[in-house]
Amino acid sequence: MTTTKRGRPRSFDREAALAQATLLFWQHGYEGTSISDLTGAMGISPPSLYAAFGDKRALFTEVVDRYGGTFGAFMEKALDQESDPRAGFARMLDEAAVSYTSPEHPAGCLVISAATNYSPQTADVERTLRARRVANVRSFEARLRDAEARGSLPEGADTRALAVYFAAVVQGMSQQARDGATTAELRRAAEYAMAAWPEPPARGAGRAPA
Amino acid sequence: MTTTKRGRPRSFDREAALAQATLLFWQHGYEGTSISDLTGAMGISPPSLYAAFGDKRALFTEVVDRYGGTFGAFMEKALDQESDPRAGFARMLDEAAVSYTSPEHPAGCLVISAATNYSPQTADVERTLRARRVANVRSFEARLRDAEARGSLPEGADTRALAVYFAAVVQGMSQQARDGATTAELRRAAEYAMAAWPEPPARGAGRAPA
DNA sequence: GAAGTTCTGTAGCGATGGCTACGCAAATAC
DNA sequence: GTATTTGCGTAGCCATCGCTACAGAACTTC
Repeated sequence: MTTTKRGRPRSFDREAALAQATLLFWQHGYEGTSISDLTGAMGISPPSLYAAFGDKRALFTEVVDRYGGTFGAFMEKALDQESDPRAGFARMLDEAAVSYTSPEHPAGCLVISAATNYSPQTADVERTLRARRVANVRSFEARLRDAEARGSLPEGADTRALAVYFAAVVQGMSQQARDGATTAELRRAAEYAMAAWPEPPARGAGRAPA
Repeated sequence: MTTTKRGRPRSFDREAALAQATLLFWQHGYEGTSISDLTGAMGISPPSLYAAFGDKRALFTEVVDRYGGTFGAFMEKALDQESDPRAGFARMLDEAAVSYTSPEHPAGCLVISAATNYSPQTADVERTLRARRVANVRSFEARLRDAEARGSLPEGADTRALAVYFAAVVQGMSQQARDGATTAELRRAAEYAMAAWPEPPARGAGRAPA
């Protein structure tokens, strides 16, 4: 029952249409992409879109899922494949720099930029994306705790603040604040961020000040 | 000719109405805020809004300008008032952490979050905000160059990459990519970001690796 | 008072949003 | 072939969008 189905067969490539929809949502965001835009780019008519994907919301969900398995997969891969956590985070950031500026697709991260504008009636869209970002921060935190347990991080390191920090490097302090990070978390993250300041070699080793 | 004008006087407080509009745009973004939302919150009818502010676009411009002079003023102030550049950046980040999470207004930065979703017909809105962010990065860079000249930064420091880095901490690497940062800039910024990783004290001084 | 000017509220304009009814086209089942 | 199933295209529904015409209300000027 894989290939033989009754009725008129679909006349367009569902995967290709999904790829087109991904590019549009990535570029213009959820609200900025209309059904008319989508049907135009996918080369199909509205009824075909609704028959194949449900509604705009379901199509967007499918796009985000697909994105997580393709363009967005480098993060988890980098963190998983490097044995040293520091190398994992370094690779993740470096690959983000490359991916976010690739000319082959819209700039930045779809999850971050596709729904920072949300009207009251699309608040659930925003909730879905926010949940993903929050889960990502938790994932960072768990890995940092694991690094701490393995001695890659000094004991007593504020892994929560470090997790928020790395998320902030990727998503920005502003985005973090909108997603519910507390003042204290952000302030500690900012403190860590200051460690990147290159101390004049004369003064000595570079540790973050209290 | 300050107080005495002919005709029926305005029956609402223009400043208070502007403050309400600021909160709405801050919370929901440009597209996510409708004229109906605005008139409801401002307590006026559409014709009054248009008579007092022009159109939605002009109202938003006025809101952003007002924001820059009030909520957004802490950045320049922190950088200006601290004599040591490092202290200036540290204070700016710390105050951003506080401001972005203040319960007295929407979270995050209005300039960053109010128009990441932009439809083709509102591309000029996005251009305006992007110009402000790009100018901000340039301001960071100039201050870093100044710091370098005064010996607060080691000579040969990549001030451009550092400027992008600080902007990235505030706005996120994703946002930077969407605003036109190059792959190389983002990769170098990510390298600097790694300096925040706390080295185990046993191993020695913490410098970012090449 | 009358005239002139400016703001206010109702009511609605044209355009576009997401979405779908309906009839036809293209396949399988018998 | 006929019947059944499913996708396609036109054409349009209803809601909301930004915005405004119009008439009356509230002021200053004379």
